[in-house]
Amino acid sequence: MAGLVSIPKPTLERLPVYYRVLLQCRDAGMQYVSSGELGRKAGFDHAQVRKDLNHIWSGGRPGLGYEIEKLASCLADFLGLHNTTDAVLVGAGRLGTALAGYPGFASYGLNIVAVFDADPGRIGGTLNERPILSVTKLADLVERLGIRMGIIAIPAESAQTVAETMVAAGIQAIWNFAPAYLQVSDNVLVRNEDLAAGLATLSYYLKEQGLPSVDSGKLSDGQL
Amino acid sequence: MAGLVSIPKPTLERLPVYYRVLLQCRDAGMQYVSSGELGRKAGFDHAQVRKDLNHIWSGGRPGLGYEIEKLASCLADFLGLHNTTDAVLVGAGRLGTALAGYPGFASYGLNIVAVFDADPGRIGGTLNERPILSVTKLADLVERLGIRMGIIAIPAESAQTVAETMVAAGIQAIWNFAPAYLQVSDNVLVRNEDLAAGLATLSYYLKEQGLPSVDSGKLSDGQL
DNA sequence: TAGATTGTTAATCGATTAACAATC
DNA sequence: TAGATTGTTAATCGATTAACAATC
Repeated sequence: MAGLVSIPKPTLERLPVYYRVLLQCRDAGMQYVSSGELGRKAGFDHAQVRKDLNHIWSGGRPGLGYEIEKLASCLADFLGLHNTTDAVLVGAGRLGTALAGYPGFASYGLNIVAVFDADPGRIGGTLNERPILSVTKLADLVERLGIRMGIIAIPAESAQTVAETMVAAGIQAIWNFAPAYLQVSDNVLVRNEDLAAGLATLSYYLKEQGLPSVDSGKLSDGQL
Repeated sequence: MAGLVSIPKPTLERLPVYYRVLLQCRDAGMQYVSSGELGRKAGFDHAQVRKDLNHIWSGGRPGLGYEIEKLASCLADFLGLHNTTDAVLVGAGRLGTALAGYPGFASYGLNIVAVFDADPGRIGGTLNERPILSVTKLADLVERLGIRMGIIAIPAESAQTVAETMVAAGIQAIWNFAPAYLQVSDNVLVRNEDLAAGLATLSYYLKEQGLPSVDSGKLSDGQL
């Protein structure tokens, strides 16, 4: 049961984009920006921009636009960019390494506290200055530190097991990079970052482009 | 102008998930699967599953379900998993390394032909058996091989420039992992893989969870 | 046949786009 | 004041969910 002051998911996902553009504008010395310009730079419709922004702030000035400094700070507040969220990362492979080293996370309020792995060869080492611990220690650390977010960057086979460990230890939100559907109790939010989905979109488009413009009729629904 | 035999984007993004589940079912020795079971394992509604699948195949048998082998092969065909798509990857940093090494891509029909970077220290080396070339050679290679897909895994600052180079060389679809909005002519498809968007969703949920159940009234729209 | 499950139509829901009076 | 741009309501669009006759 989410709070009633709820924001549409698509809007929520656009907010970080607005925020980035605002920082750019500010760095370029601008003071105000209109929904039109913001939209052009972010890739969204101007009406959409106004609607989105109104969910979190109604301080735009007709004829002038939005005061960049104020709007940016408001967005930062809303997105929780000021107070950091602690998280644990499971998986010290290539993807885990990339995530642990991603400089953007710090500025987006995410703090990876520790990295876990099942491979004894990796345990004891460090990944970007974070200790690599045995996954058997996950529950204990999560409980002691009261960590609420977990990041899964391991092969699909072990993802469900790790997710269960996380949930049992009190994790409430899981960022899942494994190509697997995680079955968890429904008070836990899972966000799947599915590369195959992205790839499908692009491949389909390329396939369509390659076709000699199919603009009449549909495929008969016989065998395909 | 996309072809008329078009598939809703949300559906398109769910197809790879169905495919994965089907392979699992097949490996478990199953012959048929119903929309209900498929949905449970993929995380979608059973009606949704049927609707999605009917876009690409109407071979389900009432009372029985879908023949796994046939449906999987049909999906593989549709998603272009049989013939590979060649792509160039720009960025040999941590993220580029992770992408170049991601074993899933091969099975999803993506073939990264070469990796490009601007750092002279990296050029000449290899990344997962692919040569790392100077980004100045990008246009030439793309043109010669007729490559249509480009992957951007570099910091935001240089993303727009690289995108323009790609488009000028004939790239038609860009998979963008840089946190930047790319302005390209609209016959080129850009897919942004925006980690900040994912993070925003999760953080917002956690923030809400932490709140002492706000179930009456809204925030006054005074100062926030 | 009886039970299960499909393909598809209709109903619902939610998000985007358009429009415009209010206002800087 | 005139021009620009907001916040918000109404219209449109598209996707999800529900329902059910057809059929294995």
